[in-house]
Amino acid sequence: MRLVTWNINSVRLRIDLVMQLIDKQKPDVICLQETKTPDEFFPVDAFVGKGFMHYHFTGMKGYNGVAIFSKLPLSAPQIYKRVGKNDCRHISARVDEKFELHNIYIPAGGYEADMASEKFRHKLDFVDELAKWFPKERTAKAPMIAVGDLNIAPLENDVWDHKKMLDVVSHTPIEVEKFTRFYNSIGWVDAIRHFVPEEKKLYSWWSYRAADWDAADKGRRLDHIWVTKGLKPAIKKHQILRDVRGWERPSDHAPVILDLL
DNA sequence: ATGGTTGGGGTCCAA
Repeated sequence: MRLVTWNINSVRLRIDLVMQLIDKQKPDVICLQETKTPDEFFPVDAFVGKGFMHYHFTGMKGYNGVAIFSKLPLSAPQIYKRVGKNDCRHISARVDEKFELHNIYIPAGGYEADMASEKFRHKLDFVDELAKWFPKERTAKAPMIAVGDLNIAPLENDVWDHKKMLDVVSHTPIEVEKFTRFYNSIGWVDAIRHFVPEEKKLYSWWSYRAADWDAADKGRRLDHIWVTKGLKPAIKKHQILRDVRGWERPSDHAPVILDLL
């Protein structure tokens, strides 16, 4: 089974890129973030035309939005309100009655890593809520996979320059601390770092603002795939599709792929 | 130290 997560930064604008990705990578399940469209305008037919007969999404005007498209049956779809807001950042569904799949878009958190910033506090509160919400008892009951744009690069080599990034939102110590608490909440396994040693630089996002993103290579690993421990033996291969960042009118995020048995 | 880009919706906000 092949699972993809991708912050698409407008699914309507980039629907052709999604179709290209499907043709090239042949995923079974696709999770998108930042779809940026109300549900009535979501280009569902394009996905159905590629065999993704099962789907679950929630979107809103202009911002946010998360979607799951699957060739395998989905059940028990859920949409979660987070930190008191219905802002379309977290959904889940059971895939093929085998595991519970969570698609999460953590707030970016604004520019100022300062408790006086409402956006930064919202981000920290969001992560705190996730850490509390995934209770330990869930692990035994159901295998789970959590994917998405978590907007935090936790490790030193998840950013291009650890020291320079320490006060940049996405890599500040307070964010990493809360992120780690969420990660440890039910003993998640980082399915991407499982294949790539911590000593190695690894990114999934490159800013639009660089004159030459590829040459500058000032990336961050913001997009993650986590599995519960029981699924660890099932994970077989990962890919971060850096070349997709270089496609025509790209998203600033690269798709992240996990293959499982 | 600063500004650099993109998308959506609408004349600015979020990333």
